[in-house]
Amino acid sequence: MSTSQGWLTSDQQRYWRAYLDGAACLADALGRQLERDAELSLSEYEVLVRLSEAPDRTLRMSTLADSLAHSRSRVTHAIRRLEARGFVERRTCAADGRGVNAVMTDLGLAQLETAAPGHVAAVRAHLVDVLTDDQFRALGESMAAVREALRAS
Amino acid sequence: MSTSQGWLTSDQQRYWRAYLDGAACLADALGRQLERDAELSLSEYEVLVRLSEAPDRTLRMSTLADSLAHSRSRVTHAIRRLEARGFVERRTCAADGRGVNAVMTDLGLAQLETAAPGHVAAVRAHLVDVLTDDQFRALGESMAAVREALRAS
DNA sequence: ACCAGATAGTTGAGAGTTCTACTATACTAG
DNA sequence: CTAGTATAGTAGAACTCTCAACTATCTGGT
Repeated sequence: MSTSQGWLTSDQQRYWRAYLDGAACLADALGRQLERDAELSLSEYEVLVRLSEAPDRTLRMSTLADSLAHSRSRVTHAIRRLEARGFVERRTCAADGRGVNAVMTDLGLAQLETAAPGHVAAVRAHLVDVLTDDQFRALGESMAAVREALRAS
Repeated sequence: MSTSQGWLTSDQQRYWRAYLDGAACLADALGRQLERDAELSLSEYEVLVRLSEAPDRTLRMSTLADSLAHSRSRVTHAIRRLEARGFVERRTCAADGRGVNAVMTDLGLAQLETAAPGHVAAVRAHLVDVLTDDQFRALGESMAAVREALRAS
């Protein structure tokens, strides 16, 4: 668990910077690929993925926000842009007058299906295939632990 | 190395999403902490760190950009903002008339020294102490591999 | 010496994110 | 039933980053 206070050891510092740099470069590379090949940002892509997996391709704004760990405001703006491009529609929620459902259109699904193969290939090329299976599993498990710790706090 | 084309297995998908979520939450938590306690963004903090480690606390704009894996434009804007707050000065480079040196001021160093303990504590709390030493080392090594692969491409 | 191309950095417009304030609807206690 | 509070979502301003265009300087070949 390392000494639990004070500075970082020089190894820890190296690992931390490698993480920062690697994560930044990876997000950058994946974002550019998506933008270039499908005119979607990584976060728009994630929104479309969640909607595509939901029953009736429909999710409440707040569910979407929670599941992406994004602010409500961010989701409002993102959905507004996706709606302007015809990929999503908004419907007021029958059960709760305050609620709004985001519904993915056929056009949105088609866009996602266009984008997905290239994106998956990029995730493979830049991440999955760069690591051994064990390394990738460990990475996933570590980041899951980080996420859970942050959720709890 | 996993099957080298096609979709991701369901485990791989879980790991990939854990990575995306965890990385987003972590960046968010660290950014908020810095913003709240020292009125610095994570990327401003990184700029100040690099300058603090450089001889004469001085770096060429392009060196700074390369070492942070940021665009030149981004560094120009960031330095302009830091200069407005008195943390950095710009000096035209004697050896190369095109070049500009960014120099960290005493005020900038003081600001970094104010910010550092809280930031390091947050990195510990949210990342280092959440993982075992082995996990953290593996994370660093994996992300270093990702970075090298991206640098090469 | 000179011109072409490469390199360094800046600028401004556009896009995305955050923060705060705001509206509207739902729930709950009395 | 109604007042107070919590929840859902939106709107706009401020800020950061990207992208493309631009200026200025340097370098190498002739």
